[in-house]
Amino acid sequence: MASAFYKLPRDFYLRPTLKVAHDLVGKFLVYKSGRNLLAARLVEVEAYIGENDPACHAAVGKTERNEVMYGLGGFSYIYFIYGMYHCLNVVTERENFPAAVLIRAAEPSDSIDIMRKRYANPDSNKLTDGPGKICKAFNLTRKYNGLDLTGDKLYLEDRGYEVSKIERSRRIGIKKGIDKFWRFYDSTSAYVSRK
DNA sequence: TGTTGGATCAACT
DNA sequence: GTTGATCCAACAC
Repeated sequence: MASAFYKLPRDFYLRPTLKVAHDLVGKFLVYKSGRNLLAARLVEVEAYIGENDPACHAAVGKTERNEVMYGLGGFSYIYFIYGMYHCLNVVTERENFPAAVLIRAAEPSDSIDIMRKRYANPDSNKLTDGPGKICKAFNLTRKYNGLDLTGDKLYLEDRGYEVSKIERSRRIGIKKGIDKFWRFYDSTSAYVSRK
């Protein structure tokens, strides 16, 4: 049989952000570093859409920090927060429309041993159950901001995994825009960041 | 040039 | 439920 794995193409990201967010649940985040390949299956994401979404970083207009969100869909937007953590987003939609999907939680799949080594407690099974932890496990920093996700370094992949149930809720950890139900998660997964 | 607070997490009480 | 760790972008001056 032909491989069931295929890298998500540019067109996937150019669609409406809520559709992209929904469809990302169950896809695999893949990062290649040397001869290592790290991967995890996404179980939780959130959409941040346009300058009219008060929780979106683009609500303040275009800045040096958020400019990659104004670019074409299918690029990474990685920012640093709380003095300790990085968060990975996938830019969506057309150029000059700032929108992205925050990758909030995943289930480790490939090279779990490498992810473990990055933690003080390598016996933990909670390696990628939060946005800051995914970047820690994958060693993603602002160095990888603006990376083309249709390239070979960092990308999203469809491995034919079918999510049995995708649920929707309010977004987490924000003070503005809490009226919007723009969080999507696999309710059967033990790795979602919060219930 | 200085101040402030955040799309977090772990370790407390 | 609360707090400390600790950087940097945004904004006020």
